[in-house]
Amino acid sequence: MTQATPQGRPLDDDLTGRVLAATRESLEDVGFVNLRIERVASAVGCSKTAIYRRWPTKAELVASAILDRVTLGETPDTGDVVEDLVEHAWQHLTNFKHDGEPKPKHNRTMLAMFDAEVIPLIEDRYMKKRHVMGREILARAVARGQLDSQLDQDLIIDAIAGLTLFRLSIKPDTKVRNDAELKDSYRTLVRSLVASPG
Amino acid sequence: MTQATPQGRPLDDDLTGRVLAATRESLEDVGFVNLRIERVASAVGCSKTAIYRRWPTKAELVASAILDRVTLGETPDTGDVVEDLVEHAWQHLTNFKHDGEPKPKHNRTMLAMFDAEVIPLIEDRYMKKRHVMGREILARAVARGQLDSQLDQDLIIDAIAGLTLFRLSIKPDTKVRNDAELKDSYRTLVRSLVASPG
DNA sequence: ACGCAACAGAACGTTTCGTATCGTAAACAG
DNA sequence: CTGTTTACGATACGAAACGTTCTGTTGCGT
Repeated sequence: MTQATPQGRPLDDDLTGRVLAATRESLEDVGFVNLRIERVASAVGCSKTAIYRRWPTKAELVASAILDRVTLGETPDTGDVVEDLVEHAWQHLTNFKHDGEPKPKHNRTMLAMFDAEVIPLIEDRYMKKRHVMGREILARAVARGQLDSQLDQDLIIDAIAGLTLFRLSIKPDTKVRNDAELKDSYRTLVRSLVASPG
Repeated sequence: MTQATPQGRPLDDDLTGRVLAATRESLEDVGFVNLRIERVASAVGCSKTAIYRRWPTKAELVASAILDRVTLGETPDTGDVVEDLVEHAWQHLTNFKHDGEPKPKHNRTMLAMFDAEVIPLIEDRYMKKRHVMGREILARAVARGQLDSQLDQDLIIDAIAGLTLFRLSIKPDTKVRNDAELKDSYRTLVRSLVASPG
């Protein structure tokens, strides 16, 4: 199988990046339902055609915009299962946390993930991979004799992911915390989850 | 302030209920974005006007449809904080769990909650009240000397809610469990969360 | 130089939201 | 019983937005 040589004028990668950035910005402002392709186009200064040439639907555009900003990184491996899981959670949080001001009540970027047509696009390229990373962390901990092998590993991973999800999307009044406090709360949760019962 | 006496022909409560039911059904089938008011109307056999007379927007209709099926019930009070919280979580789960077949991969009814215009409507009438119920359970446990008063109560409540949220909305491959197994997984989580550290 | 595809711009068909208008039906007050 | 008020069905309508199509132009690779 030879690599098909692309013919004609290639896509402008710079334009692609600007469209993705503008999409993220619109997303944070107005959410998925109210995001307007035409508005993104005019914000970038390109035509609507240029966008539809790259992504067939709004859902695909938005999924790409989200995934473009997200980084999976390396699976944490500090030798301490608690710190590994805290770092794991932190990576997830940083991928979605809004760092501008004013801080919106709800994280619309994360909310957009929940559109029925967007979820499947994010799932394979992000959520499943993150789950595998979590399992790696726990498997190593078991191998080190640091973690009871009888614990429900999916429960541990899902509870951590669930907390982030809940805080960023639904929770209306999450107290404003600095990073250290926030990280501490994850540490508390993780410590509970990995403690051997009895 | 006297109660304004309604004049003229009253709204047909039976019709209202049928519209809400049809909305829930459409929601489970196609999700919020693809739900069509006109389709709900024709499913019920009423006019679009009858719907817009009751709810000003699609978001309001959907929020009402969700809340209509949801029950807050009494705050569990068994004397055991673990069982109270498990029951608390179970009530939440049953409010959203799809009980028909085939089971959809994602719970579209719950996904609809995440629309930026729907969330605020659900928040006041459901999420906040549930949070208060959680705090009641924990406060009673502290009063009984059953729970370390130093624990982060919001963290406990949010972690439980987050797990349900995550499982129902995003998690693609939650193993099919029967009710007993599912309840056990909550019991495991809750026990971890309320255990005193050290 | 030539071919191919991206580019901007603009028009277009379609769908759907939400509103408005009409005539009829039903509850209630006097 | 009569009049008032509001729900009801039916239908038409305007506005908005998705996604497509077309035209003419620009730029990359062979």
